[in-house]
Amino acid sequence: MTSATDEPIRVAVSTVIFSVRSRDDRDVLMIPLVRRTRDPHDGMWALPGGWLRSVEGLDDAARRTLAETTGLAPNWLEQLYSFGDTDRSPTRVVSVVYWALLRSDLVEAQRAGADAPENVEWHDVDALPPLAFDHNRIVDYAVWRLRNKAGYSRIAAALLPDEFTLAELRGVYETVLGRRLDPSNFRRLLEGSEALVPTEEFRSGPHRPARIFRYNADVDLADLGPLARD
Amino acid sequence: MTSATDEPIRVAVSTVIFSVRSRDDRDVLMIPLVRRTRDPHDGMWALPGGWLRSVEGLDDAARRTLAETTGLAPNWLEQLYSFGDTDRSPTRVVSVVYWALLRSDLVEAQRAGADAPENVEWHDVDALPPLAFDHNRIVDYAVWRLRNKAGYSRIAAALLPDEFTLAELRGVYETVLGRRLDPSNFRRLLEGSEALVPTEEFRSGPHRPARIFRYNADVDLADLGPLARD
DNA sequence: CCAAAAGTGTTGCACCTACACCCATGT
DNA sequence: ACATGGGTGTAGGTGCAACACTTTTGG
Repeated sequence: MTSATDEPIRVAVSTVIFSVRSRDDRDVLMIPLVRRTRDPHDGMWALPGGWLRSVEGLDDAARRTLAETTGLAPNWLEQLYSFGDTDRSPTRVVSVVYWALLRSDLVEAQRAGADAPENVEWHDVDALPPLAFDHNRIVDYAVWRLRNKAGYSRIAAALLPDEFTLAELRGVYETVLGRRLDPSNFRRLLEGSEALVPTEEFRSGPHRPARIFRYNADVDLADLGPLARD
Repeated sequence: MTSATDEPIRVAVSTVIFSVRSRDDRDVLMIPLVRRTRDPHDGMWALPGGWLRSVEGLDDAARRTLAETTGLAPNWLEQLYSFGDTDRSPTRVVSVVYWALLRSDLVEAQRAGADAPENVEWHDVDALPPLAFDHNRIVDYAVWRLRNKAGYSRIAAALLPDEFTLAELRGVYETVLGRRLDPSNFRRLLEGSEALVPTEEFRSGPHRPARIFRYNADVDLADLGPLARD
């Protein structure tokens, strides 16, 4: 209960924001990184983030710093963990880290518009460069959480546009989880799940047209039944 | 990336530490609370905690402040969440909150020894008074996490002494989860789980003696199969 | 007609639940 | 002997995985 008045402790907020993007003819899970323009770690890639202001809450700070550094607004945002080892930065910084999801159709739009600076670049989470501070470790943990949570919830929904086919949704799950899913079992699982609403529209291609679905806005994507075990 | 220099932001660390204790002839889940001796909320009960020092990590701070305020050393400690709403305290405080488990046989020992102050009192988590700050909300969340995690891991282990019978372990789970478990199914589940090692000792009573088990120190209590669904 | 993806049906396994039943001890 | 909890056996249900099969389009 005694106040320590030695070196000041600063609070930063960073965000690992995922999206699924096409890369070399296949979909991969990617995150935007910001190239640092000052020490420490000048020139290295780092997570988007910034200092917490005294007038804003943690969630607000995550959204603000994400917008300021990358021009992006997440479709899903959740606190991940707080990192506070004394040696993670030359000065004492506690980072409250968030993880987020961005609909794939909004990546380009948001990137094109606004004041998205040139020192932002999307990176494949499975092929990251060495990052500033302990950000590699942070990303690893965020990926683990995303994969984990994808298994027992429907958050992957937040990675797709409003309308989508079951194959598209399955593709997202396959990209996130990193393995193939059985189309018929996937269908049954999600059709009985209340989270999806079938429309009367169909998407054409060189094959039988696929029914288009929407999300059921009344259902919380966070906690639904399991999708597939392991 | 701009440093905000308005009101200073302070970082506190608090811990919700659970133990199972006998109360009115039955076991209940309890946590120690500390009576505040200064404003804000002078006289109200609050979670044990204190200010983060610039020379210590978050985990260390949780252990230190827990020891300083209650004299307790947890058998399990895990970060819960960081709370940082602007209105949760008259001054701006970000609280990194931990949740912890304490073996039931160490509660009295630790309470008796050391310098455990008189303004610490154990409270039934299902009958808490109004707490200082947003601590009621924090405890609710910690209880939810504990119950949740107890369902798919073996952390309840950390609430018992080294040696115990299956009935005692089942009792802990029943207290934590708040419902009865089938003795035979519970036995099968845990006997096949690698986490328990049978000894050749038995505990007597007015019935058939029960075999005493130990934990398998090689197994991480955090991630094991499900115990019982919902 | 063929390829390709949409969509349906069925079977088997793994696991969990419920409950019947036997075992070993103290009183 | 008997009450009490320790411990075993077993049948039923649920849910998912695997995979065979039918349907509907474009070329």
